[in-house]
Amino acid sequence: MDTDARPRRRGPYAKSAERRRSIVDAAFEVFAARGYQGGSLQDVADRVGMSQTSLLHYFPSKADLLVAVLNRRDVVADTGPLEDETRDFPTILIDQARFNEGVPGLIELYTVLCGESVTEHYPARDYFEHRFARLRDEYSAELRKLEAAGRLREGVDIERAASSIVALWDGIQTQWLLDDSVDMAACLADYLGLIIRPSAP
Amino acid sequence: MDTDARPRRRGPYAKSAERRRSIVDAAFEVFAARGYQGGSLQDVADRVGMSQTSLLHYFPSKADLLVAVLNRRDVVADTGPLEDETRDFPTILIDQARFNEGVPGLIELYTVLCGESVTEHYPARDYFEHRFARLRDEYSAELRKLEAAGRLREGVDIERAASSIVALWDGIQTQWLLDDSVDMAACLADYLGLIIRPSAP
DNA sequence: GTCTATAATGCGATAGAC
DNA sequence: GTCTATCGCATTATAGAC
Repeated sequence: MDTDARPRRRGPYAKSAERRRSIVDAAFEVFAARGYQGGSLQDVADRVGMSQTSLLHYFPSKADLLVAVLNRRDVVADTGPLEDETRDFPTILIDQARFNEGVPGLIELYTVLCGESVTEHYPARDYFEHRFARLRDEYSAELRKLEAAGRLREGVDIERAASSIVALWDGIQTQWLLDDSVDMAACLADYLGLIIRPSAP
Repeated sequence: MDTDARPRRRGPYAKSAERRRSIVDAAFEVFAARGYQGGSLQDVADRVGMSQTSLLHYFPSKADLLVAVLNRRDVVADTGPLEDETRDFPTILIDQARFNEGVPGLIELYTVLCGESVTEHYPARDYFEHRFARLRDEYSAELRKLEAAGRLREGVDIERAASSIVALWDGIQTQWLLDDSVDMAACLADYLGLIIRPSAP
């Protein structure tokens, strides 16, 4: 008797999962280049080499595909935990900014979908609402820790600073996409340096 | 002989100009709510009470209408000159942020079109490229004046600070659209206070 | 200037054969 | 699971009557 039954079933499931994955990768590229509204299922199907109707076998609607793409984005751009023994909070953010810069399509995708998210009936509006709420909470918590460690500069409003980190980061990405002479990580680092004292070594 | 011939011709021209204006106003609302890609000429025509083909008599293509809407946005959100005897640079920006907040659709329009602007073949990509370049130049010039007046804090990189003001402002607008408990003007004021000393009264 | 009619294309989604 | 065929509808844009 097998102690692990999964290998028997892995064949077809793995193949289907692979297919789904390649569809999501193609949709990632299409939505990054043309947006959700501007990209079509046919574009995605062409890129993955299948018919548009076959694609709908895996994702019953375009909105479902959008959700899958955004979940994939979270994996691609995963920061890892904000807790890190070797790097402090500002360093983690700056490293992440530099990393994201090198992932093709990542910033394009985020910027265009984020802009579309404020339109009526947008299928992923919730994603962005929750994302922003979560980031504000996480960054606020990190800033409170730094405050407790005496590393926050005087007079900084923590909640507004958390919002501002996210805002600055998002906004600078848009400028960078339109003019890559803008130094995203440096702008972010400048701001963090204004509100956080360097760690005592 | 008339000393001023314009009144004779004002009738038909004024009417046509009025019509164009009402079309641009309607398009402003449609693009603000649904984006450029998501909004249709039919939506605009319905709102202004004319046929879609008549609309194309005034604006030969959808892209032309988009350009007209963005020019209209510049008028609606006109800061006036950054030179002001009674208000300093940070105050002018903060006042503008508070003013914009009260103009229906203004921030929605800007945010969604700005996001779309990074997509392929976008008809208004130039508008945003040039807008950002201009704002960075203008803000840099103002920061240099403040530096000369001894009001810039030590260690501020002027070009990056100018980019960051624009970025923070744009980014905070997106968050505000998705959660209006975010205080846009306060976040902007906080940042300006970090890089600029208060004026001596 | 405004309209109807329509061209020409594209869209997301469904039905059903294989 | 994949396809062809197609539905039903929307889109931008053009032609031409009035």
